Amino acid sequence: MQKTQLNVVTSLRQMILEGELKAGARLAEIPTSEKLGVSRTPVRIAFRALEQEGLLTKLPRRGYEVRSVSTEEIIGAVEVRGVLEGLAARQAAERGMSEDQQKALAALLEEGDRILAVDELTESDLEQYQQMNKRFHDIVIEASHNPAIHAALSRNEHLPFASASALAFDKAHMLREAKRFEFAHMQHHHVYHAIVNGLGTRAEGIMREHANATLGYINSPRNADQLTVISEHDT
Amino acid sequence: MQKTQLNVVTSLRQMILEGELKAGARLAEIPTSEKLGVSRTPVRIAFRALEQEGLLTKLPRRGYEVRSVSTEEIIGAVEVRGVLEGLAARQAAERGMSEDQQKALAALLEEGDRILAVDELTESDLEQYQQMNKRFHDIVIEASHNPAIHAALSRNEHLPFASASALAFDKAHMLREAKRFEFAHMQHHHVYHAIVNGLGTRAEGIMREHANATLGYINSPRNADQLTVISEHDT
DNA sequence: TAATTCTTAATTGGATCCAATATTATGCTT
DNA sequence: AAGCATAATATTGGATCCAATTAAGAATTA
Repeated sequence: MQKTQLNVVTSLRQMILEGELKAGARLAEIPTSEKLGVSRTPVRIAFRALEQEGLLTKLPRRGYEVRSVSTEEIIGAVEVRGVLEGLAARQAAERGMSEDQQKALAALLEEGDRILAVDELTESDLEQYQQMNKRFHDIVIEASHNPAIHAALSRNEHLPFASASALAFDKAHMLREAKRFEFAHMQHHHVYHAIVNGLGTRAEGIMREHANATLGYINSPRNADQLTVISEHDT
Repeated sequence: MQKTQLNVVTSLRQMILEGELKAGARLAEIPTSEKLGVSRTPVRIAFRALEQEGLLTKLPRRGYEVRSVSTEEIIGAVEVRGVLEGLAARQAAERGMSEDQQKALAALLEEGDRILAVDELTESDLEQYQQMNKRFHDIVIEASHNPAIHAALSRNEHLPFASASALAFDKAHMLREAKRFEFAHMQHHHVYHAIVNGLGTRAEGIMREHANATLGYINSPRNADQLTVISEHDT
């Protein structure tokens, strides 16, 4: 099968995200095209796309290099995610979700409950949880009926996972910090509750906190309890 | 001079934004390359870039077409701008601006005061004001020290100005609604005040309101007065 | 030995060519 | 006349070619 353009982008991206191409590595069109067994044209296009995604930087007349993403930058990207998904959650609450979306979110919450019910999380549980997590967020964004949110996020899609500063994102660490998943998942429940009850401002607030949780900067358990209490008393 | 790649993108973009290429117009590589006097290669790259910007959509095997941007979409884009610039203003307040940035903002505020002091705004005043406005916002974003904000906004850079639904953006209307500029400029003053005094939450809130003002959805004058009063009493 | 100049080579951007594919138009058949 | 099949055409994606630019290295000179 002939390698198509999209494949070139995705395989290069994978190589970067999995650390096969380390930060600072230099990439030129001809060597890369030979390595991938395609011509220069699709490689050129892929380089531009990856530059757009923030994974490569152009060195004029000296090719591209894999960007080293600083910790600050990743934090910044997550903060951006936070306000954008906060907006999404608020608008989803204000505009209301479809039956399908509501059901899908409920199912994902159950799935998360089930995954987290086991005594000790395996790496495969982690994988499953992360997929569930992504779908949950995607549905909230979709339910916002605001395509500009998705567009704005696309730029930050892969940046936080760049290999350079893996930060709290590598699996070993994630497993160690498994308890935080319970907190994050509880936030999912609360976001869901807020959205289906039309509590836009709260949905936004929780979602913004939730973004920070991904970074490992979570609030104290005390705050978590408070959140639960407040949630029981309202509507 | 040979037309370079960037020129192809910018001239196509200009044609779209100025309405020379209307929404729904179909574009193919070969006719476009002939029209612009370049080969297909830069046109192909330009099409992809403009698709990324949301100005073109791809019709598989039938070329591209100029996207018709709905009013809802523009509103969505402005809302996204609002939360992102709100984040920028908050972080600028929290992290503090450099001397240069602070001086630059102050100068822009004065420039705006001067422009708005005249009895009746001309079109050239409008032009000047908008340039000032853009620089003001750019500096706030820069002062956030969060490059992810700029990256996320780049996607929405031109969308609100797409010719299809000019909305409140055409000059005639803008001139008619000139009073709103005074309100918007007052918000600039308040944002500046909040940032230099480290009032992050307020800076964020005003900036988010401010985005709506661009759309013509401003709060009542009563609210504007209140804002002023609060601003006098604090710090 | 260090600096400067000149040459070489690497690299990209644009143009053109070729192949694959899907749409559209045309003509034939019922 | 309408529908279907087939042919022609439009269109893109990938490969290769050519030219322009500049970075890097070598050689020469002070």
